[in-house]
Amino acid sequence: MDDGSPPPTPAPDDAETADRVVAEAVARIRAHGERVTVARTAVLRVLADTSGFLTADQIFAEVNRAAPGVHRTTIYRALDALERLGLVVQTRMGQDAATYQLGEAGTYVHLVCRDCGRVERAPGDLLDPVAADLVERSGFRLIPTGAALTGVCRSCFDSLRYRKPRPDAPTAWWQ
Amino acid sequence: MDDGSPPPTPAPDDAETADRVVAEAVARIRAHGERVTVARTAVLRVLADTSGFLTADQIFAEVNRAAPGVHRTTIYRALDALERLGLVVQTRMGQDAATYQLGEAGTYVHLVCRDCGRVERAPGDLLDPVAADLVERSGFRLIPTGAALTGVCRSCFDSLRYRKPRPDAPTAWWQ
DNA sequence: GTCCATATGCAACAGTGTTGCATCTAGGCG
DNA sequence: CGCCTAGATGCAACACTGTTGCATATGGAC
Repeated sequence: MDDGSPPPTPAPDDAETADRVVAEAVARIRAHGERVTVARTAVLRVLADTSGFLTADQIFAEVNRAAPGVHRTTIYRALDALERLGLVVQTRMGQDAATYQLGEAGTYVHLVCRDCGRVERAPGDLLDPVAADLVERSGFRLIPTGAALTGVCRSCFDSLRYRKPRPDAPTAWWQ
Repeated sequence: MDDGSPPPTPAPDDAETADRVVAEAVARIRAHGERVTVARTAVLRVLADTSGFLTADQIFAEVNRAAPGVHRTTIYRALDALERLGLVVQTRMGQDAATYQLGEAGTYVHLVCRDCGRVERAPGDLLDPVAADLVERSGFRLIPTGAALTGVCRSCFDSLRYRKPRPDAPTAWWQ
C-alpha cells in the first residue's frame, strides 16, 4: 500500500456550510446533555472542513494546528463520544487505521483496492438488498458503512498480473 | 467486545481429510517453485485441523505446540507467502487482528456483530449481485471474503438498546 | 463566583504487524 | 551422498494504533 493516503481535501464546500454543520452538531451534543469542549468542537470543525474521511492521527494533526496542546488520547475519546452521539461514523479500511467522517457523510460504501490501497465510493444503498436478505435469513442487521469492502480496482486489475493468471491458478480470478 | 473469540474447534473433520488438504497445498507450493519448510507446513497443518478461522497469534500458539521454536515473525511471513500462493485467505474482522483460513474454506462471508463481537457466516455468494453491479459500474472487482461485514446480530438487536431508540435518534436505526 | 461531574493531559502500557541483519536450510547440482 | 546458493528463519528492535489509570482542569448548572 503505497499511495492510498486519503485525500487531504482542504475545503471543497464553502466555509459557511461547515460552520452550520458544526453548529448543528454542537447543538446536538448539548441536547444530549453532554459537554461542548474545545477538543470536541475542533474535531467537528476538522471533519466538517473535509469532504473525505480522516484517520484519528490525521485529525490529531489538524486539530493541533488550530488548537495546539490537544492530546492524542483526547482525539480518540472525542471521536468515541461523537460516534456514540451519532455525529461521526467510523469506517475500517482494510488493515489500516480506522477513518472517520461526519454522520451526514455516512452515505457511502467504501471500496478499498487491495493492491494500491486507493479508496472508491459507492452509493450507500449498494448493500440494501443484501441487508434485507440477511435480516430475513438470520436477523443480522447490516451496517452498510461500518466496514469497507475489499477488492481490486480497475487500473490494478488491468495490469498484467490479473490479465494472465497462471495456468495453475486457483479457482477464483482474484487469488 | 467480550466474547467474540473465534471457535478453537479442535478437529471436526477427520484427520485424513486434513492430511490430504495439507499434502495438496504442499504440492502446490512446490509447483510454484517455492520452498516447503517446517514452518509453512505447520501453519497449513494447523489451518487444516480447524474448521474456523484463526488469528496469526492463535496460529503462532498452535504451531509452537507442535513445532516449538517457530518465531512469531515467521508465522506472519509464512501466512504472507501462503496468501500470495492462493492457499490461504486473510479476512479482517472489525478492529481486531486479521484472521486466516485455508483457501478452500474461503467460501463464506463473515458478519461481525458490532456489539458482542460474535461472528456469523453467510454463503460466499451473498455479495455476487453486488460484485457484478460494481464491475459494471466502475470496474472494481470485489473480493467477497476479503473483509467482514459489520452489523448487529439478532440477539443484540433484540436487547432494549435497539428496540427503543431515543426520540432524537439519528435517521438510521443503528446509530 | 462556587461546585461537581466529566473531559482532558500525561505516562505507561498492550496488541499487531514490520524491518534489518545474521544465520540456517531446502533443494538443485555434481 | 555432500556442496552450494537463494531464499527462509530467528532475533531484536521498531512503528503504529489504540487503551487505561490517575491527577488535574474545565464546562455548565446553580
